Amino acid sequence: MKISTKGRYALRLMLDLAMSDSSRPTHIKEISARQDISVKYLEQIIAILNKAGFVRSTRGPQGGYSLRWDPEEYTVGMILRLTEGSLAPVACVEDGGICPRDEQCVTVEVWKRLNDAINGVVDHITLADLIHWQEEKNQNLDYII
Amino acid sequence: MKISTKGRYALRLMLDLAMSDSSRPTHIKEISARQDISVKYLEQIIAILNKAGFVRSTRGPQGGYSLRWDPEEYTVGMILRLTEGSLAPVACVEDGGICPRDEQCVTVEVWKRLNDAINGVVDHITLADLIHWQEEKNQNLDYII
DNA sequence: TCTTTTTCATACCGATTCAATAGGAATATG
DNA sequence: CATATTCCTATTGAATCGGTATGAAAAAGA
Repeated sequence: MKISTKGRYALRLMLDLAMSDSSRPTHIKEISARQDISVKYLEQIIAILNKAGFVRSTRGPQGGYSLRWDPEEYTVGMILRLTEGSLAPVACVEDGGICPRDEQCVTVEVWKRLNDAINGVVDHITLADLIHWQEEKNQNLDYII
Repeated sequence: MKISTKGRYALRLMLDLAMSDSSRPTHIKEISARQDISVKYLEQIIAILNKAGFVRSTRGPQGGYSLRWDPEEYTVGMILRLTEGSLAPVACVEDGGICPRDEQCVTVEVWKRLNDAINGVVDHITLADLIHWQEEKNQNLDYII
């Protein structure tokens, strides 16, 4: 019942992009340094985001990646589902999931509620929210220091 | 981000026990037949529940298992956490979990909310609720047939 | 045109977890 | 003593996790 590194790193990666200077593409090396994740692993993860059209890529020197849309258009759910696959806690409450025990089984009600609770969280937080939280956190840090 | 068979089977197992004739111990074979889970796998799962004192066991012929407490005293969370381990979506929001990036990291807020949402569901459903739902479902089935 | 910097694609790998199965020991009943 | 049950531990095949490694392709600049 864990979110894997792929999903977690993808979220940090997208937030990093969202908070980067949007006037030029950000290259993987920078993100790798800031987020302390290997370049090679980041490449794999961003490839998924790129194929899905979540980011725009530019090759060659001065190349890199940038967000395709505004931060408020990305929900955490979109990013996690893309990289993690379904977030449903069991297969039988997935879209198109079928269970042979459906008629008798009542534990499925638990899974449905769990699924709704999970979706309720991830589908209502956007990258814009994360940016906002990050800015608040940075301010507090400045204040302390 | 899935609940494994261990947790799912444990829940069905406990519900099965809760709905069984409590005047005598229920043996694994019966549960295996009703739930369509192998005897050997069930043995392993119930061993966990037994060690934790969730069920009482009696050996020998006419032996078997029975619930130790009333159904309303078992939450789904207790059963799942025992068999699955922590339900926290990432290690850093677990009890005693520490993260070196805590100061800077803002995605942790996502995980906290997710964690709260998950706990909010599983800690507020008891075996008694499941029994109730099952009885309702059975009634509806009878009605249709 | 050559070098450099970047993305892009794919293969590989060790460790761990999952989902069981298997074999047999211990214990109680009758 | 035979039988029915729980109890204990080992094994296994497959999948997943969390990356590394290698190198091709493309673009920019000298």
